[in-house]
Amino acid sequence: MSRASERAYAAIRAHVLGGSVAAGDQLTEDQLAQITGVSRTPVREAVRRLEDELLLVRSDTNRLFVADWSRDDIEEMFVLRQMLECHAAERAAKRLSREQIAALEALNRELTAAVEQSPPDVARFLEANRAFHEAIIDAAHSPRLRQLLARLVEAPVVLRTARTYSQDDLRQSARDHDELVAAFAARDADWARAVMGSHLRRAFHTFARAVGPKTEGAANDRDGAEP
Amino acid sequence: MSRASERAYAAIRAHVLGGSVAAGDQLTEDQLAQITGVSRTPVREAVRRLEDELLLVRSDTNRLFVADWSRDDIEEMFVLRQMLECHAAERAAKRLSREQIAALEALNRELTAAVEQSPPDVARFLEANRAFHEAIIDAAHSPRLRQLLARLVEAPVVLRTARTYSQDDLRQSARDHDELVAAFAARDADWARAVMGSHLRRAFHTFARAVGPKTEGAANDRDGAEP
DNA sequence: CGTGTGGGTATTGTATACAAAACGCGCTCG
DNA sequence: CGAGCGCGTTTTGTATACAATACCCACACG
Repeated sequence: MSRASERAYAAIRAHVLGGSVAAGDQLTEDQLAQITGVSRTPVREAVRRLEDELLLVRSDTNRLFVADWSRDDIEEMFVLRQMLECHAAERAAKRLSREQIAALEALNRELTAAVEQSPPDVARFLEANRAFHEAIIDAAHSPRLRQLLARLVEAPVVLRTARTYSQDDLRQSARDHDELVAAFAARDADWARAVMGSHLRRAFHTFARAVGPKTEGAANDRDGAEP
Repeated sequence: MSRASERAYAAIRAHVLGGSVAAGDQLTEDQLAQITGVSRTPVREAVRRLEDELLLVRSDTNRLFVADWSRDDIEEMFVLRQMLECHAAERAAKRLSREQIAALEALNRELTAAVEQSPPDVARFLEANRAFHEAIIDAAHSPRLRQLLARLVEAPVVLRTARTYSQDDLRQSARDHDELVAAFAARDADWARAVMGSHLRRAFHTFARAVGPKTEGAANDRDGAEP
């Protein structure tokens, strides 16, 4: 993507995730153009991407708002991600080359190093984790699958929870990745799928624990515009 | 979406699917602006959507081409659709109201009528079929799932194969839908999932039979730009 | 009171002009 | 002969002005 619209994308994303605006707030293209320092044209392009990723939503009359995710929304995203990424692991197990498996091992060594620092370097962990999962998705060799997952992977992770992981949580992640590599080395697609499944499902529960208990009723149905 | 960019979207889509251009051909924004009769701004918006749907692809230097799907690409889309739509059926089974189930029955009566005409009215069938599947996805009550499926559902169906269905194929579809409705009425999520799975997998084989035998090697890997 | 209607303001949508980047092609120089 | 360079042309990217639409508030009318 081109320079200005990429910059706008990153800036707006940071602005929204950084918490300078609250969920449900309205944003205007002019405002965002000022913040990002580019004109409305690339801003509109960036906004489209962020809508795709569901960080921003439009009202029925095309006004723009910061999305407001319920806990149920987030659980559903984890479920979908699990479904798709298990499939990716299965395909990857059949396709990874010896070199690619070695690369995964290296990534997980990096991840482990980040975890075993004291204190653990969460940013470094997250980057290694992202790279690890991305490598698997790449190896699945399915552009569609990659595209679908792109919308699901970053968003929940980034949702303020990053710093709530305990060192034990992080260590367990590293162990899961080790087992995943073992499954790949054995070319055992079923094993890979199962490990990926428990890995992601545990991630959901870690997340859920951090975010608080399940909401009573109030599963917000259709579009989530302002309050 | 707004008028001009919607018009552009429909026109470009028709232009590509109508076969006025070959897979792999380059398109330019100016060209498309002329064809659609709007300026490049809404054309660019429309093109983004079509890129998302993978009908168009960009080269590494942002030139625009008509996508060229291999048989393997299409099989993978069916697999993904099956995975997601089975999930939708499962969720729908738990959520459909009595009225919604009645609505599905009505849609399938319409579909059956289209099939039992002689000759069968394929366009009418496709429309009823689309509405039936959409109603299920709606009932699953997951905006993310809906969004992901939107990219997978229309595209392969539309790919010239529509007219290759035999009357038996169409009848079997209608029967599948009947069974799906029965599963919903029984609130049996496992049954619904299983029926949806076989329904879509059979659709793939019908498609595959029409399109010809499996290709030997040559699974096109990365982006599918021109020859 | 409540409802709806008007018009000024805010916001999004489209066209167009210009800037930046990529392509193609002929040329030079090893 | 072939690889690399320069430069005009094509194509995409960005800014900006203007058009269309939605919003908001005040006021009239039932």
